[in-house]
Amino acid sequence: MIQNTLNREQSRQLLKALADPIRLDVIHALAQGERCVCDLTGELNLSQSKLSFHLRVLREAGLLTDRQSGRWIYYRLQPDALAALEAWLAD
Amino acid sequence: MIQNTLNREQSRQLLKALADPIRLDVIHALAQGERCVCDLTGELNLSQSKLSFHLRVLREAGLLTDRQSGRWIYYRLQPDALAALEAWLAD
DNA sequence: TTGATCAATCAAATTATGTTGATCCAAACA
DNA sequence: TGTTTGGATCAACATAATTTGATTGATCAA
Repeated sequence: MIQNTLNREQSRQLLKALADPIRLDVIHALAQGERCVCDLTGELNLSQSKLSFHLRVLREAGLLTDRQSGRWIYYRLQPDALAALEAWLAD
Repeated sequence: MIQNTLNREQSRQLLKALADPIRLDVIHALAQGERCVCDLTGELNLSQSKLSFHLRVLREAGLLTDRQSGRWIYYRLQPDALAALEAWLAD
């Protein structure tokens, strides 16, 4: 989904997505492993729609993927994304 | 000036500073070496106050340093900053 | 079915960032 | 001196991002 070499716009999106404390909290929570939205609202103490907004930003930047199971939606990290950004920073 | 390990706020500032096309242009221009503000306005085709605004964001994030010589102010990259961010991304 | 739960989305309100043009200050030079 | 030049800063405006609360659609259980 994310190639190994990012273009300017992709890296800009990644940087912007990461430059937010709430979204960093989300990433840290997901570093432990997959979580459903309902668990994240509790863990991070965020309103449902606020969390949903930030999850979308992270997903659209390529940092997260999601899957549905029953009525829950589970989010997980897309580790390639961070690696690609590191590579991009190294120019 | 920038330690080797960034805290959350420092890395957030760096990410935000980098997440802007104009500021990336500035960084690219400075990758070639030190430049005074007057040269950068020309190279990047930016108004003086607009450039000054973005230079300040980059400087406050720790990505640039400046020095005065006569009536010119020269900006240059602070290469440690990018390296520190890479290290931080790698967690 | 009906009702409850999970999560996305929307519109409105708020807040944060960027842009513009004007003004100001310091350095240099006549 | 007075004038010009480089650049920061400020106030006003424009645009973009975030938050809030309400609504909606899907899934499941009774």
